[in-house]
Amino acid sequence: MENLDVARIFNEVADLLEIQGANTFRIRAYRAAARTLETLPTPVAALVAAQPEALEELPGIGADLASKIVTIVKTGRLPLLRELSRKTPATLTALMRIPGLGPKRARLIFDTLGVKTLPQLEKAARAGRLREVKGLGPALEQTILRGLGQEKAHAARVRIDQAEAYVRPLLEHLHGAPGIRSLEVAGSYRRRRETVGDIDLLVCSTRPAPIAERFVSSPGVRQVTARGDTRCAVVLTSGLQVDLRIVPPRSYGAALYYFTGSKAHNIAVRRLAVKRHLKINEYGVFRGSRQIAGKTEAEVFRTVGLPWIPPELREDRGEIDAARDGRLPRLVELEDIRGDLQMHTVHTDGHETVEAMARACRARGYRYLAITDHTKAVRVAGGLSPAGFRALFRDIERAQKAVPDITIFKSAEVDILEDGSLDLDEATLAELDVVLVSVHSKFNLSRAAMTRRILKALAHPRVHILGHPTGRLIGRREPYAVDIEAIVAAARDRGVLLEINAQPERLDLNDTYVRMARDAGVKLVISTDAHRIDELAFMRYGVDQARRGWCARGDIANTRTVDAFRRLLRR
DNA sequence: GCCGTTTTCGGCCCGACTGTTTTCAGTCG
Repeated sequence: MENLDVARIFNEVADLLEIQGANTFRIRAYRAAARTLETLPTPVAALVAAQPEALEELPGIGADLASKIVTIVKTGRLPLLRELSRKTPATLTALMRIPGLGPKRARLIFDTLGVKTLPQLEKAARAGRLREVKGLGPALEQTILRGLGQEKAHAARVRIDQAEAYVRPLLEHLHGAPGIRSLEVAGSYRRRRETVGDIDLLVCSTRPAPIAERFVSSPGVRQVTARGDTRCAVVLTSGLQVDLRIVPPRSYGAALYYFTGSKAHNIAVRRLAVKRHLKINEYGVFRGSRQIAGKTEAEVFRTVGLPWIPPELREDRGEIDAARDGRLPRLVELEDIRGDLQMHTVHTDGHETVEAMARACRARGYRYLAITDHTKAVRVAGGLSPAGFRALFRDIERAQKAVPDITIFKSAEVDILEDGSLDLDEATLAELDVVLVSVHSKFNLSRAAMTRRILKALAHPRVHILGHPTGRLIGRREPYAVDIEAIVAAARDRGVLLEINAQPERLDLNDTYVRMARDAGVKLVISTDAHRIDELAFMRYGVDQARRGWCARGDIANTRTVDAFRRLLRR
C-alpha cells in the first residue's frame, strides 16, 4: 500500500462526501490529508509499522485520520468508503471529472435521470435529456458532451520544458498588444514544478479590453472557454489550458502572489492575514475596505510579517515558519554552477566530440566538466570496454591541451549490474577522476533487491556520485522500487554525492527527495547528462528542482571551485 | 475532521465566470 493509494482513498471519500452534501470542512480535511500523503517522501506503511504515533504529527492528520491510515495500510481498505458508496454509487465520482459537472450536478443528474456512469451520461446528453433537468440547459449539455470527448487529454500534465515551448509563441504574440506594463507566467510554471497542469498568465494594464481580445485570438487557440473583462481562458490545440488575468498596477503584486500559489501556501498565508484582521485577495491586502498593500509581492508578505518567499518554496512545506523565523535558505542559482558532471560524447551515444563539449562548457562559463561515457553493459548506448576507455582518455588528454582553460575530468557513467557490482575493472576505475554510477537495467527488481544492489555499489570505495537515483522518466516510466531513505543514509555516511539529473524528462532526484537528502546533510550535484551541446542548457531545470528542494549553493557540490571540488572527491 | 501567540470549541480563504435564473447556485481556480 503506497502513499498514493491511501491518498486516492481519501480523495474518493471526499468526492462521495461532497456528492452527499456533507460538511465542507470535513471534506476539506480529507483532501488536505490526501495532499499531505501525496508529497510525503516517507512511505506511510513504514510509519504504521515503526511509529504509528508519528502519523498525527503530519499536517492535516489528527487522531481520526491517523487511525484510518492504519486501517488502510493493514487491511487495504476503508470501511467508511464502503459505507459511503452504499448510499451513493461510487461511479458518480467519475462524473465530477467532467468539466461543468461538480458534486451538486452529478447528484442532480443521478437523482432525476438515474444516470450514474459516464456512458449513461453520454447517452442522456446525446438524447437531449440533460436540458430537461431543472437547473441545467442546452449550453451545459454541450459543455458536457465536449468534456466527455476530452476527458483523457485533460488529465495529462505536461513537462515544464514542453510547457515553455507552448507558452513562448503565446507570450510573443501578447507582447504586441497595447498597454501592457508587465506580463508574467504565474502558477506552477513560476514555482518551477516538474510538470504543469495549465498555464496562468498575468498581465498588468489599465486597459484590459484590447489585451483580452488579442489573447483569445492568439494563434494556436482551439477553443475559448471563458471571456470576461479581467479573466479569459482558452484551450490550445495541444490541449493545454491557458488562463489570463488582467489587473491594474495597484493589484499586480497581489495578483502575481495569488496566482503563483500554491493553493495550500496561499491558504496558509491568508490564515495569517485573518489573525491580523486583514483580508488578502487577488486585488490586494485590505483592512476593512481600505487597501493597504498590493503593488508588489514583497508588500503583500510584509503585511503578514514575512519576508518575500521565492516561488519555488511556496508549497506549504514549512516555508512560512522558516520565513517568519528568518531561516529561509538562500537558494542556489544557475550562475553559481561551475561545472557539469555528466555528459556523453561520440565515443558512446553522444553527438559531439570531447573537445566540442569542453569548448561549449567553457562558453557557458564553467571551470570544469566530466566526460561520462557509458560502460559496456549499456549496449544500446555503445558502452565502452576498458580498451575503449583508453582511447577515450587519450582523446580527453588531447582535448585538454586544445582547451587548457577548463578542467576535463576523466570519468564514466559506470553501470550498476544486477548484483550491485560495477561494470568496469579496477584498473580502469583507478584511472578515473570522477566515478559516477547508475542503474540502466533490471528495473523491476523487488524493493529489497534494488536497495541491496544500489547500496552495494555505493559501498565501493571509488564511487563518487550516484546518477539518476530513481530511474524514472516523467510520464513514461515510474521510478523503480527502492528504499530511498536507506540510499540517502548511505550517501551521507560514505560521502557519496547524489545527482539531480537535469534532463527535463528525468529530474531525478525529484524535489521531494532533494529536500530529504539536503535535510540529511547529503551533498548533491546537478548534471545535465547532455548528449549534444544544446542539452547543456538543461542545467537550469536541475537548478529549479534543487531550489524546490531548499538547496543553497553550499548543498550543491558543482558550485565549488575546481580545487574545492577535487578535495571533496578525495574525501 | 483539524487545530490553537484569540480559542480544547468554534472557527475554518476568496472571488470570477457561466448558465440559468429573474437574483443566484454551481463550478472552477
